[in-house]
Amino acid sequence: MRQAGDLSCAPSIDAQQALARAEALCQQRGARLTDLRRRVLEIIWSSATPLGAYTILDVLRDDGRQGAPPTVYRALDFLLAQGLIHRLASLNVFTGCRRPGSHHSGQFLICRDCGRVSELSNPAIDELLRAETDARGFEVLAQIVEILGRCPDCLEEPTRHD
Amino acid sequence: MRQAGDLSCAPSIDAQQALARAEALCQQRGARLTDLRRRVLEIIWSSATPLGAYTILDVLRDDGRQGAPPTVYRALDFLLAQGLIHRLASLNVFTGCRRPGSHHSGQFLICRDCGRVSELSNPAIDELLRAETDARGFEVLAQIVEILGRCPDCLEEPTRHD
DNA sequence: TGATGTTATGTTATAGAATAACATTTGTTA
DNA sequence: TAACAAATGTTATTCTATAACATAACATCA
Repeated sequence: MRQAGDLSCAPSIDAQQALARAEALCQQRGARLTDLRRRVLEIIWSSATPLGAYTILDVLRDDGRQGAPPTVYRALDFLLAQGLIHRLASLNVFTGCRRPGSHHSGQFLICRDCGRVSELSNPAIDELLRAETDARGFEVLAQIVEILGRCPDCLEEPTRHD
Repeated sequence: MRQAGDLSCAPSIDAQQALARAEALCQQRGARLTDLRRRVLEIIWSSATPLGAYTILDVLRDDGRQGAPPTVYRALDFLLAQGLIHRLASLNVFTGCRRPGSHHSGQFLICRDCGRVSELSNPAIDELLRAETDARGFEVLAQIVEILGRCPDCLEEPTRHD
């Protein structure tokens, strides 16, 4: 896949850094980042674009590992619970969290053309949503903000405008 | 299912009104609101909570109609294209649009306990998101804002707090 | 150390959501 | 009525996710 500029406003964190950070966080928390879970996190971080569960399963099998769908989904559930990855509901895919440690819902810009995802973190948006839910007496458990569109790089490439 | 207060800030629109409005809009546009499409819209509006495609299919079959998944999905695609319903990506369900006519993305509060959905329309949220995307040169094609939580009515019922 | 309980993973089967591909019917227009 | 376009019927398949139960790994303590 062609290269695209980094869509994230945060400094790019590569797989190595993400794994190290995950190790540290899990140790702090007494959560067990097992081989399988670490490998799934690594697979996710090694991809330029979010991955579906079955794609991750394929990679695990390429590793020579045994595995069925529950294998992957359980690892994903763990990583989600630890706030190490996000699930993009609009695409049924998973992407590494750029701000692990703070369990946040995140706000995402998803490019339809190159598939890359930018994770925003605009407190004003959170505050507005919070004001709306507070005013209604609605208790928030999870929050999904996903914007599908075309990133600046892909907008420059007319051939990709299908 | 137990009754819950209206979560929507807009006046409650019942199925009859929604159908009449859909008729008018489709006529204006030269879009064909066929028997099947009208019936699917009616099924959606007749439910207090959003419905999945296969639930709608079951109702169609109870009607004595023939049908397979594509039957439903094609009708849903039409209704989505006309802005008469919304799809909630986090639950894979469909709900009637309270503001048909203006093709908007909508913002939704979804109660985990009673399943009811409130459609917000806070321009400030849209503006903030727009500012973010504009600043990044990101072209928006679709926007998803869904908040999962517990509505005021369900918060009053401790037995439901599982 | 070994018994016990807990957590994680393996395994099989199935449920749930969505679409591909092609056939048939219905509606519209010439 | 012929011809075309739009809508629906039909069969099969793909993709996403979980249920249920078996086994293995790890931890704790007598």
